[in-house]
Amino acid sequence: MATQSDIGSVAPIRSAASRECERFVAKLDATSILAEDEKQTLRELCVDTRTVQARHDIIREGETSEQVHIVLKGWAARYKSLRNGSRQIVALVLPGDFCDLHVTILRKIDHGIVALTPAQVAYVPRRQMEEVLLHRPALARALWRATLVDEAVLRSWIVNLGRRNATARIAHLICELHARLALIGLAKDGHFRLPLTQEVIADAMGLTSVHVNRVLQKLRAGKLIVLEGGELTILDIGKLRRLAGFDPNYLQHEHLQKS
Amino acid sequence: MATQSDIGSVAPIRSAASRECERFVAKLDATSILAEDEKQTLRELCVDTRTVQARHDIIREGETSEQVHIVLKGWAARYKSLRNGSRQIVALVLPGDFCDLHVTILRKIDHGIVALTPAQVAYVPRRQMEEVLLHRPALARALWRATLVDEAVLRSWIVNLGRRNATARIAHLICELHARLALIGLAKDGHFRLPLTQEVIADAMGLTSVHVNRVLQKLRAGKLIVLEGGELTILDIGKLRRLAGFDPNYLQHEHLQKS
DNA sequence: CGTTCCCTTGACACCGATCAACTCTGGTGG
DNA sequence: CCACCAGAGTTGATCGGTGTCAAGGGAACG
Repeated sequence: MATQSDIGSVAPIRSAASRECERFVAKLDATSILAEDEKQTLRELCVDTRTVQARHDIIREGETSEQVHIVLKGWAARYKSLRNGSRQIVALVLPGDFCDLHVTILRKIDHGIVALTPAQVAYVPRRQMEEVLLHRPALARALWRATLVDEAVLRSWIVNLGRRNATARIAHLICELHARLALIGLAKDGHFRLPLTQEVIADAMGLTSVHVNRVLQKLRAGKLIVLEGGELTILDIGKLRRLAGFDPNYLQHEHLQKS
Repeated sequence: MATQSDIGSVAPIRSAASRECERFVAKLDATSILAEDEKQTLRELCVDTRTVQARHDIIREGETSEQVHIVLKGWAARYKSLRNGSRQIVALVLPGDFCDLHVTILRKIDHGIVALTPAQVAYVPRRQMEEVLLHRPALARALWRATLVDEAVLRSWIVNLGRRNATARIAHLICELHARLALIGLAKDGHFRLPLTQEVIADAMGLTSVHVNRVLQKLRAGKLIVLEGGELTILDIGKLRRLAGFDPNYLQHEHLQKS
């Protein structure tokens, strides 16, 4: 019930796959400039696409895999589970993001990745990926770059968890998601779909769902956001960013820096 | 007063530099296997080495730089400052670690790096670095690998900050440092130099120095560690790891997994 | 011999966790 | 069609871990 229903998505799988693939291609093209044949190479990575149900793992912690995975549609989360049963989400994976480019080098993955909504995922043979990294230096560089931005996001989460209170923390998450979704055309005018339960937000922000609930109500009461039915609207992005201490530079969206 | 005094370090700079360089070479060689001429290429990166005083920045946030930096000796920290004057350390940089390989791709750095002790730092021209990455695929892969391990450390810090209380958090930090220092030969028998003030530990763990002080005393009282004069000894590593929920796999030290 | 940095300790306040109950919704099966 | 159920959101009461503020001590340094 979450990310379903593109109107009339009756097209055959292959064509649907390549359509979804465009978001992945467009995202890389937005941050690095790619030639047409490079884009074509990217499309050829998305031949084998599968649907993963919400709450199902795309990769389990400690697994080694012969594929690397790209989320073409839907949301996913990197997470680590603790012995006491709690879990910490360490990153949100949005459409167009790689899950695990690292396995081309590291083999074992140190965290699980779970689909938060029904997700369409490309399964790319490790070999094919390695070929691309080897023979397509421009693409290798673009992917390298995307990895470095992911790393900058990790650092910003550490700051968020270490030095901000619950309200600023959640405000910062909303600002980050807004910026990242805008880049791939999934947010416009401060409005976007937010398919996260309060428990997921809690596991990402190091809080409990009870407290996330209270904070969201405070943000609503303060006329900073509207959130209902899984749709979020930012009412005052200036105020929200100030509250969050949000500085978009780390995302390296040159064109968006100002907005 | 921190990392000084190799007995009689009166050797000329060049020779000292290449001696220090060995730690950097050895670290990469420990995780990836390198040929002799590749090691030589690494040594050639360390021609221009400089000393940075404790508390001085190696790189400032937002800076672009024509060099990349390698810490050959001493400790440093990546950090981000917040508007309210507080700071969050997002990673500890140990001897042999790159500071900012990313600037070869991203140009602007999203965080500062400060020397925590007097540090010896190699300044490598960006051009030279790019040459190596381009023409030395084995080295590129080794460095890629090191970057991915750094990324795994970032994730483990997020878990630490999000889901562990102060005691487990600091215990985890100690376990991490022990493992990383052991890899480069700077820890043996659970004993190593820890040139961090309680305030630095606080800024890394999202706590206040007052509380760090109390936690350290608890760890001492529990016979888990001895810490005095900047020297730390782990008395019961099994208990400490259990307390911390420490699982060394994420560091990808294959040989150390068991110990 | 004062200054500075770091560590230490105590009293108190507050943010967010915990526990528990209740609502609302949509889905499922009888 | 209705009864039931599971998942998500909401609310209140209470507890505890950390922050804050303040003061003092010791060691290194100029």
